[in-house]
Amino acid sequence: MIVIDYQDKRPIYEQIIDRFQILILNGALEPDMQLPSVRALAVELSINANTIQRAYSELEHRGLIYSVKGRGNFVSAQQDVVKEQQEKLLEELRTQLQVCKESGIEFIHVLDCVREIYQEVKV
Amino acid sequence: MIVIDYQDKRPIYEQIIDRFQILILNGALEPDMQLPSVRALAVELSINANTIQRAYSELEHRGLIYSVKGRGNFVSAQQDVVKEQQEKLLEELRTQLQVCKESGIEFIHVLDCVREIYQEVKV
DNA sequence: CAAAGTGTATTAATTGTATTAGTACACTTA
DNA sequence: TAAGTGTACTAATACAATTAATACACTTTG
Repeated sequence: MIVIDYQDKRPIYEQIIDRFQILILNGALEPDMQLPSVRALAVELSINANTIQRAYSELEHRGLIYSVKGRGNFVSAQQDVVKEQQEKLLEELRTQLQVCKESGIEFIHVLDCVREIYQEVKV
Repeated sequence: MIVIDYQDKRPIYEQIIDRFQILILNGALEPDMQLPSVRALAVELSINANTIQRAYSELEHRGLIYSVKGRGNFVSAQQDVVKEQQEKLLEELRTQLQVCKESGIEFIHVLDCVREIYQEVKV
């Protein structure tokens, strides 16, 4: 379910956050579904439990999961929270698009990228 | 010409790299134009000269500038180098687009972002 | 030639973050 | 009661970013 890429320069906890966020936003993890326990996932990924804890704390802070002492962590995913996080992703996309524009990349080339990613059929 | 954002979590040298790269890619800095000296820019930005040196080294490694001992740093900007860096930016854009897609963001919303950034006229 | 300005290299010290390790406590479930 | 859960805390380690202080080689200018 979760894979750590040690080539990736980003911190481990950030990778975990991003993976779970994607799974929650696209509905792969449904509301009230239980997440792996902090300790279990730590063992599975061969990393320290504190690192998992840090990731879960941030996910809770974003409203994507909720935690119950003694029971575990569960998917929250109220629709407005999903929308909010998707809007944040679009804001990051705008920033990247702005850089592309300022770097002299033409509209058509950006458009080709969007089609390339979003189209199922070959170009 | 260059501004440091201390709110930005990215390292200073990276911000400097990105700013100069944009100025070179879009042609604001023309080939063989001289860049501020390592020491002068350090004073202007109130940071250490080593940080500037690090940024210039990376820009040279990308082929965007060339340095001459005793004289200074100058814009290289061969057209193929420009194309190469633009392609790197598009690759980053693809990654971000993939995240958007996997996060359940619809094609139309992404398209709106692209139009919003690239259109001069109001939507 | 001498001075000033340039890039470059090196070492040391400081700071902040990521990660691991170990422990402890409160809670829930079987 | 025992096992499993979240949570909090401290300590130690490792690494990256940044600053600081030199030093050296080179070029330009007076």
